[in-house]
Amino acid sequence: MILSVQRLVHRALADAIRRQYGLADVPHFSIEVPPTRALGDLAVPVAFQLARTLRKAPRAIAQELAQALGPIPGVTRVEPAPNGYLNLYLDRRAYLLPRVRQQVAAEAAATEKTIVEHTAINPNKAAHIGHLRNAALGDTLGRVLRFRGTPVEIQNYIDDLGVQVADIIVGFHDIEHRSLDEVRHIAGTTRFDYYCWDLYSRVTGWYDESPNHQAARARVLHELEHAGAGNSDTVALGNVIVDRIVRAHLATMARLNIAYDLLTYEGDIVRLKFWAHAFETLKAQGAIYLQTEGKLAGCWVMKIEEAAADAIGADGAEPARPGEDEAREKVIVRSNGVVTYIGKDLANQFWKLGLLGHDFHYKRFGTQAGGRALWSTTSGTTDPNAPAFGRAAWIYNVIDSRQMYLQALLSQALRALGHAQEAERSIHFSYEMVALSHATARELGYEPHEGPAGPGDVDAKKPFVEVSGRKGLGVKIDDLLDLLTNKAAAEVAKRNPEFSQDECRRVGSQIAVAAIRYFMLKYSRGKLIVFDIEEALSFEGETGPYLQYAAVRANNIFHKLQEREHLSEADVLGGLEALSTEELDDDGEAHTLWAVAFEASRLDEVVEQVVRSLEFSGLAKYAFGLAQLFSAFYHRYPILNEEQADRKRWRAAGVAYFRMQLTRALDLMGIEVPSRM
RNA sequence: GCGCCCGUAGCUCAAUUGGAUAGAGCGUCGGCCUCCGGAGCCGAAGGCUACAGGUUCGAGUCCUGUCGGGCGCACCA
Repeated sequence: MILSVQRLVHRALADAIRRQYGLADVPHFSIEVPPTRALGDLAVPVAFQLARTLRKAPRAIAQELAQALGPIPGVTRVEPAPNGYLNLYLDRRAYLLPRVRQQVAAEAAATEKTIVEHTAINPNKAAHIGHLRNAALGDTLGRVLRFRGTPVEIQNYIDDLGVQVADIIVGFHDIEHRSLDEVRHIAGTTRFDYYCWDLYSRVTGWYDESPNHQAARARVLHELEHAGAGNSDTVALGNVIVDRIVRAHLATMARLNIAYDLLTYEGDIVRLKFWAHAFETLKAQGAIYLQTEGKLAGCWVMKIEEAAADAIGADGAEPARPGEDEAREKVIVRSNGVVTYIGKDLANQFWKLGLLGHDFHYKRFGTQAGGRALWSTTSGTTDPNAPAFGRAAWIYNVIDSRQMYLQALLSQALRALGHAQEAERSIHFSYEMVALSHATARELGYEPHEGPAGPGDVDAKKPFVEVSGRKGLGVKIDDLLDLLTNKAAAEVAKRNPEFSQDECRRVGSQIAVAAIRYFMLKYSRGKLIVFDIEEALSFEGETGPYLQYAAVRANNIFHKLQEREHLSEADVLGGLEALSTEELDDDGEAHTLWAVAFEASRLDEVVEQVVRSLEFSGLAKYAFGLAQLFSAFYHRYPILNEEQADRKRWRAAGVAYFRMQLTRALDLMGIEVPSRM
């Protein structure tokens, strides 16, 4: 934990600048990490920034500042570099002692309540790798925010009234002609989410057979929306399907160490009249209006402002060109009275921000790993023991970039109602989609189509194949996890013959989760992932299992220390004061104990950076780099077999610290460290 | 047509709010287990950061334009 030291240095330096140059306003400057330890532990490029206003060479400024800077506790040396950097060297012993013992107080926490909504899979089929990226990003976002002290509420939106659910109902009802009881039976005796996966792709084909078939969807959709207190078969069927699929999704996510606080059902938004309230407000403010002519006659619509482009982040948008094009409008309520998804989501966002003036009813849905409670909205009676949900100061909606347009509309609506700050704090956590490599699509039985591609065909000319739930084209998360787990378990069995089959499977599944979650996090958000099975199945190089392996090795050192010398981690950490610190002096070499321990201490800084940029690849790369550093150290310097006792103890302490910090970093990514692997 | 994203080693990607010599993994080639676990370590080769201008002490990063690829712009979500 390096932030406290950075802050100290920043303050001391700002004071020095004020004193030395009589500047009232010290420009913003950052504290960086020099490229090598030989150049120091902290670096400040502030001399470059001052050069212009002071009309002096950066080098001269750095030298003056080094002189002007009084002693800083914990800093042994300040070195003005020839190029103008100011490099600082830490008192290594003083830095490490409290850190390896976790005695450094956490920085002041950010306490404003934050909601992270992620996963939100249509409850009509099995979850696939596209959903996986969403959940992996969302879950990590929640963990990272919590790490720095932010109160976080994780919500999973369940669109139980949407077109996709309607489609699967149509599948059971109009294609398979199933009764409610038959569907219940299927749900109880099959892998239901897989069953629906196949059925869903058949529905798409069925719609294409006859224009009349489309009418079935509209009928079901309307019935779901206006169910009220009535209990039509359609509604009952929908309830059964949604409930079973939601539970399947939760089970899949639980395998990945992903849990939630609240399931928000779209149905409850309708039944509790959330939409009606939002509708009144929107109407009253003129944000939406009834279109009376043109092809949208009879719909309640929202005007799409040119300024929506601003919401997306583009500046310099041209002013609206009068007369060039009719104003574009987004349908909020269809002409048949059914509210679109965006209308209901609007009400949901209002609620999340505490702007709606109404609350859901809640019921306990179940218990997740570690005893964490899962709650669900309901329109029935509410549980008085339910925690306070909603009313957040910040909202993150984890949704892929294809929905940017809709998210911009939500933001526009908030501003139209005078909630500019809420719009600002309602953040679309956007990321690119996951597609399939041609090789993987082929493995799934989809041949690329030469020449002009028809609907449902895989285009050979495109560099990737788009995942499509509609076509049933995609890799299911559970299949992928099974594949990875089997492979890992076999490897574990080979390396640990004394393990039981259960142990192999348990560790194998931990490794599988590491592989897949790391894979999803190592790319930056803006990068489209072309998913290739072969690549995802790798356990070598920059992969989750490599990171686990490094941590397991560190574990083993302490197992052996205990076994051979009856020395515990606490023993090692407890006796450090008395030791000589030769081991910590290394002239800035690359793979030493100091290099590893210092890097390990940077976790809090990395987390801050990650939260600022919402870029988790930074966390993944940091953890990987740390593991690499340790691996090199491990090969170079013996620990158990080191003869010089003081060096040995310090090395062991460094290993303990490394293990602790890497384990925390992995935890932020939802990855566990097995005791052996 | 308009908006957004992407273009960095053979391939897949990093590169801290603009900062020190553009770094990893995979692949290729060559080394390393009598010694804490080889899911590992060490080394080599591999780059006009798509292109052209501009801003800056400093540009892979910011601005303008061009080219290439992707995604959006539904009474789907």
